[in-house]
Amino acid sequence: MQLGNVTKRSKTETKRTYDDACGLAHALDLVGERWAMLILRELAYGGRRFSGLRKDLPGISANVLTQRLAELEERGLVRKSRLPPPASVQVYEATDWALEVTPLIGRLGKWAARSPRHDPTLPLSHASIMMSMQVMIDPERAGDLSGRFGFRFGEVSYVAELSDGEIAVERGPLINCDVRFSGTPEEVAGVIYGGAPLDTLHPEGDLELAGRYVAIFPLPEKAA
Amino acid sequence: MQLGNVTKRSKTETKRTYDDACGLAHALDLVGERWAMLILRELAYGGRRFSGLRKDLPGISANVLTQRLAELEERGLVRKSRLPPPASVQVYEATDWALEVTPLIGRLGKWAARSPRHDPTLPLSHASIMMSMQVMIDPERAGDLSGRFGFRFGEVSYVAELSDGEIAVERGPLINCDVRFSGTPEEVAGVIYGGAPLDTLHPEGDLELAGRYVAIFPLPEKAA
DNA sequence: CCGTATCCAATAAGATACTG
DNA sequence: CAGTATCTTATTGGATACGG
Repeated sequence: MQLGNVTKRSKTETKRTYDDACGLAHALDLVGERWAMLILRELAYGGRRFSGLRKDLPGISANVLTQRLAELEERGLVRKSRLPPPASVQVYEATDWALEVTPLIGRLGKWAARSPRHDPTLPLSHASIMMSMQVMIDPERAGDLSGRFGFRFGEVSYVAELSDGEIAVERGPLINCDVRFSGTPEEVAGVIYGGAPLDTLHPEGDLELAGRYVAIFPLPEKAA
Repeated sequence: MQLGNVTKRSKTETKRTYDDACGLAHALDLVGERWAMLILRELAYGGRRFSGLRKDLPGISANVLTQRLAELEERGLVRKSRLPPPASVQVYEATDWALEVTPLIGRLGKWAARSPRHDPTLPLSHASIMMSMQVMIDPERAGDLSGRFGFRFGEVSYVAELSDGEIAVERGPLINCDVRFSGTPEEVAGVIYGGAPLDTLHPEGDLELAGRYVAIFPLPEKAA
């Protein structure tokens, strides 16, 4: 039997690799397996628990999530860590190196959103919609608009800090925000991309600023 | 049986899709399957024949290549086309939309080349090394260096046009080149990344320019 | 030579039940 | 909650045979 590009790694684990020095091939060896990039997307703004990942990755099964996390950890992209007491729960977090690839996966997403087949009515995770804002913002429309915009999705909240036509995102409490929105990720998408009324997101704070913020995200024109 | 995210597309073909509105998930539905991005890499600089693709994708089998090309065509990323006579052969080429994703693919490769596991001694295709130059160039080192640099890999040749710290690549005859190199893709990598002697590539033309060109590609520093 | 189609073996992914 | 274990299904790869 010829092994070809099947590399034996241990008695029980084998792995298909591309025998190719091209960096892209290696990228796919690292994060090209099913679910891997979506896991990194979910880890882009901080550590997450197993169950949270499972909830926000529609359709992943526990064994596959376990396996992906173990592989990503072995490859130096994910690290297990324990939150300080009183939480003391274990979370998975992306390493610095893995965080460098998240802007690229965001741009992959922007590219694909132009597909005629893209269905924006499917469910959306909170990490997805935050990353979407970072990548879809039109710096021209944003102009010199700036501020701190809070988003509350149930238990989880994020702050998007806008300045110079760019958005920095962090997960965490809504402190010092000029505007606070709340709703589901899908509702946020409906307002910023679908023209749904601003009230959907129950804005609090500077409502005029809120209205200007939600208008800086153009819908991508479909490709072919 | 529950179908979950397995979508029936026809009697014989089923397809796993991510039920996720995130653009990234859709990107992976489009080009996330094994070999798909590598095929787009090979098509980045012009149409290729089936056998050429097969040769430059080490380990792909004919049936998988056939299937990927058919899927990519159906999704609007690849088109079959016939070269004008007297060649009259059929080639597969990337659509304009697909060509927009190739720079992202290149940057994914650049990111992954920083992996400690990356093995640069594996085989390399001519498209890979050309894309690698586009993405690995250091604009600082390049300064205001400019020129047309030809690369001959056996039957196939490319021109890399350098100006303003950027490289435009096209496949085709070596006309109007300031320098012409020839060798294998691996030899080119050895010279520009591994510090192998310039002579390896049998440079012709402006040899001083040749020496300056091969010095503008820094080796990526390893992450972790 | 340029692909396609078919068959088979090996992996990877998914569903579900179950344990600490 | 955080995973394992087990079983089933789907995809991939390799060989080979076939049609233009």
